[in-house]
Amino acid sequence: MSFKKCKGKLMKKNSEISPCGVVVELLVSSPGGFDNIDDILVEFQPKLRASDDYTFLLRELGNRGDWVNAMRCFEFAINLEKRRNEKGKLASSMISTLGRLGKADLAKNVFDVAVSEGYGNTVYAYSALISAYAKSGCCDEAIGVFRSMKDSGLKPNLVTYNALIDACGKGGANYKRASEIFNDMLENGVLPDRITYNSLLAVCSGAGLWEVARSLFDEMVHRRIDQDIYTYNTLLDAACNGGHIDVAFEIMATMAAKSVFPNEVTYSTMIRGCAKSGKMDRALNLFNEMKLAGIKLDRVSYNTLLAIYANLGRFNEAFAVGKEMESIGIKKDVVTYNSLLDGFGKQGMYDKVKELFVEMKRGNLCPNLLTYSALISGFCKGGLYKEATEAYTEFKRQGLKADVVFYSNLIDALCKKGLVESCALLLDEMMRDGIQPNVVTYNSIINAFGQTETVDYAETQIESSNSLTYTDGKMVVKEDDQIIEVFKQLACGKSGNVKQDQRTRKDFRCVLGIFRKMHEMKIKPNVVTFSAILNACSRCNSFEEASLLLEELRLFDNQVYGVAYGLLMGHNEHTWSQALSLFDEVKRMDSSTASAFYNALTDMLWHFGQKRGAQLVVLEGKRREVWENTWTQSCIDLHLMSSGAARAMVHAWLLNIRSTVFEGHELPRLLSILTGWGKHSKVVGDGALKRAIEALLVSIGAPFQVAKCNIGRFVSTGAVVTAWLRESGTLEVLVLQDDRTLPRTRFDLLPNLQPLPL
DNA sequence: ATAGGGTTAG
Repeated sequence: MSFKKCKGKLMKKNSEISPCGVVVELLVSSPGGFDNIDDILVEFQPKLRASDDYTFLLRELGNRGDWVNAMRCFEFAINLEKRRNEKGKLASSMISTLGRLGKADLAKNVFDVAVSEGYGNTVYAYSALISAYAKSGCCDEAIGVFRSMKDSGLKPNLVTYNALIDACGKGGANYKRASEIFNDMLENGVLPDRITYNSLLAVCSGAGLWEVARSLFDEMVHRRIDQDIYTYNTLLDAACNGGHIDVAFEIMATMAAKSVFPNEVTYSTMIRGCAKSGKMDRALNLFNEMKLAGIKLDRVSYNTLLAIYANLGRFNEAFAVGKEMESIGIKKDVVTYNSLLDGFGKQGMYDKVKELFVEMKRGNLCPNLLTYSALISGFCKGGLYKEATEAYTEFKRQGLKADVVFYSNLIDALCKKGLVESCALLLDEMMRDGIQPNVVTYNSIINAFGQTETVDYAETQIESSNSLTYTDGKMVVKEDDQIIEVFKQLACGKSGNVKQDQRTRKDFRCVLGIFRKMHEMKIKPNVVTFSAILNACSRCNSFEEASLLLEELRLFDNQVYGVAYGLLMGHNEHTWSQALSLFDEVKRMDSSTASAFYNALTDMLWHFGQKRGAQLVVLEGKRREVWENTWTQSCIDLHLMSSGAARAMVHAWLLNIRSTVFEGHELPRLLSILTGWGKHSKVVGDGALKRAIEALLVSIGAPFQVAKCNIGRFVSTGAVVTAWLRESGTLEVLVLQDDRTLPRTRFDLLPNLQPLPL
């Protein structure tokens, strides 16, 4: 009999346990694997005849993650089997088992041997290898296999195409490639099915192509291809990734009517979507909903929830989730610890970070790239360069290799400390290491300009003597490792010995060098790049410096430049209509990207005295709901705004309630201005925004006071504010003016103007 | 052959 038919159940036949049952029982009773699988195989060899039996065994071993014994079993069976196509079946099965376990290299070895021995040249073997590469995110390799398959005269089938499209979605999704494969498939008369579309949807989700995903979904309906839970979950993921959380909720609500019921994957996708767009209450509501619907939380759901709390710094709740998870028998894993390490690191609780790292290792969990990345960038943020060096050295010792995210994260951490020069060094190092920086890497550095945090260098120096001894005495430091060099220098406080203005000038040159590199490397800038440039402008002390940056903006994107420059010089109708179409584009981004752009643009305008222009931008942002519920008659919420945007907004709000007063209406009894706790300040709890607003209120004589119970809130009564608004001088201080104005005609020439003439 | 979790810029 064949194993295939008993599907892992113990079966008795003629009061004797079948071969299937025996081996399955052996598998079950040796969860740690076998030392003597060869003996068992020899013993059972007479009973295991068909290659189907061995295939079943391979799959069972694969399900247990035991690829070592699976390989032995495969070798054993392949030597026994004489028929070529049976050998071929075994090979395909082995390749797919290895592929599922992420062992693409081993799969390739098996494949190569099978081909050279003359039994591997089958569609199944090729498809299995493509799928193995897909799982490991090796799209190029998968396509290479596909080509050689065609070259050797084999015809790809539906499974081959589906696996190949799947490969395009992993490791930097590439929709262009996927659609080329899709077309190739159609041309070769292979009809796409549900899985083809599901895989295409996954590519869209990974590539951030929400509109395309939606039209593919419609196409599916049109072609009468059923949608299953994979389809919906992938579609929801695409919507969430595109920042369309409301649309995602709408789609989720339609699922039940199609008899596709949300499962734990649906919920964790949605929860992550909510969390990503800052809607924590909705995220937590979904967890309750999930429990009410009787859907059990699994490992991923728990880790998702825990990560949300850890990221918010709500550690008691994070630990409670961890406890609950362990109480139902799911042990904390590397993902759990990475979230915790990252959360504590972000809050500057480094003792806790160290403690957790020890605990993690005690639990026999193996730290990975992300673990070390969280540790190292966390320590850097706190100026703990000795610890950062230690963690980095250990990381190297484990044989782990840095990637672009690792470097970007580290560069960002150093940039936030104002160490722009060190970052430029690391940028060179990563390129020498064969890692290509991406737009995120560059944006971090641009954004760093002028953000020089005040670092106490004296203190750093004292500490450095210890760390140097430590570094020299105890560690094996590779001479040419730039990261260690940078940490060493930082620990010595070398970069802090230059004077502030000298350093700013150096930083400025570094940033200009970054732009040059971006052009050389053909890195496409994005909205964040534009926001970063505008923010850098706001930190320039002179118009001349800012004009150099704006020139870079012009080279990147003439439209954004036209708007920024036009508003800076005193806008007119032409600039404004350009601005409106730019705002239309920005509105398509997710909400935090959009608000960051408005914040940056307004800050820049305010900084250079174009206050009326700043206010126009802010009011347009309000109209388009860039910031959530900005104002009512009684309350204005500024906590998502930059200081320039917030100040422009306060003027607009006061003017608004002033007209209420002059129309003869009464103001609410209590008026509040919320500044939050300084979301835009670098130090938690340091209310840069609050201070800016306080200064503004004082300067215009607005009668507001800090609330007793909330230091982030200014309050006043309707009566007091009414009296002040009625004073003769009030209107004048409220109405904003631009320092520069341009004639309101002939402005179609504007975009062709040269950079700021000053 | 298909779905969700931990990392980067604002």
